Amino acid sequence: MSLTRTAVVDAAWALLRTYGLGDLTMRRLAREMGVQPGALYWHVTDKQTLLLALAERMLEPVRDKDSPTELVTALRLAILEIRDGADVVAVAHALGSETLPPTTELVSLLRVLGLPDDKARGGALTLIRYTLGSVAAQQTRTSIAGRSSEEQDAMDEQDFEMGLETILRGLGASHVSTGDSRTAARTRDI
Amino acid sequence: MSLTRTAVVDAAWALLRTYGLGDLTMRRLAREMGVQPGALYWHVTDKQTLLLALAERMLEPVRDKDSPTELVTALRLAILEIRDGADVVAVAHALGSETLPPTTELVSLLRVLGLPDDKARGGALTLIRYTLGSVAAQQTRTSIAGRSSEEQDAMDEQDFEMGLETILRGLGASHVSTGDSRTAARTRDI
DNA sequence: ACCTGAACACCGTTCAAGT
DNA sequence: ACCTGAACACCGTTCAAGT
Repeated sequence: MSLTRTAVVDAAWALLRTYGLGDLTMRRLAREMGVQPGALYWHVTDKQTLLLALAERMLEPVRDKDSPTELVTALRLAILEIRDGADVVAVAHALGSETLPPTTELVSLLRVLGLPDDKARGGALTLIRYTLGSVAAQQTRTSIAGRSSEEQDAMDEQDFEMGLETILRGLGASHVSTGDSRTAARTRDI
Repeated sequence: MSLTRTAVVDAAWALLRTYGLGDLTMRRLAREMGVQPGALYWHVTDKQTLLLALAERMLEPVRDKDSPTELVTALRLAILEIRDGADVVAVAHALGSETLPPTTELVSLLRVLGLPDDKARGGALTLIRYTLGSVAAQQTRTSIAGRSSEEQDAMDEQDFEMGLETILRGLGASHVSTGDSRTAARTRDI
């Protein structure tokens, strides 16, 4: 039976999950599929396109969220779950779509909460960039250490959530004219 | 005259500034210095160590700032000035020091402004990660387009500053119990 | 001490030629 | 249409041997 584009992407996906980006080479992938390296190029344009497909698969579950917090948290976990996930996203969207998939949805969610259009756009950018920066930091650190420790993961999560709350508070405070306590309560809802 | 470690780093620095990370290979570097590839390894442990040295050189001017805003802005510009600067920082601190050099100084600056220790630490992390995420996003985008447009650069800077203010506002509002106007004024000082 | 020569074990990509 | 064989132009790193 002949190769398929989906079969190639699937094998690449498996390779990425199991061994990480460093071992995801076209030659290795070909070997894994029992085929010559050149054969892959009949089904896939080049490596970067392949990585883009992997990034899309990675971010696919980040959808239909009800709040910015949920969306950003889901984004973080989706990338964090995959070895070198942040790198894949970086490389992929160096070639792919201007903005990351969940960006526009995040803008909508912020607008629903009452933010004016430009603030919502800026806020979404801030949140996405913060999230990517956080995941990148965490993954590069766990890649120097062999395996990630439970306590470090918990620490990272706590730091992330704290930063997330800070940003949401910053966004909320700019348009909701309330006292401190009310602002804090509202932030939790965001 | 014999090669020096500094000479190697200087040449690598020049190569990075001129052609970017993609053209900074050990072999290319050796060719540029009129020497065999193996010769480099007498003066430098490996490529990653070399990149670490470049990252340090890059971040060296980010020092002795008087406010978080100044420090973070300086950090952004220092990385942005160098082609693939964000990648270099990422690769470098994948091996190097746990936290980026200016992190501890940023913590101090936040403490001076009255933030308690843990909030200062968390705030510094948030700011650094946001900054790295922003620069990474901008640089990967300008690397797909051949050259960066003046207007996009201005746009990016504006977006960045807006996000920065959002984060600082979020940090400030958590400990200063004031009304909106006073908070906004204080934020500007941060 | 410092460097050359030469190798080892790889890369991504292309492309004539086969089926 | 789909794949092989084989090449092209590279990598980072090591290490005996030379000076």
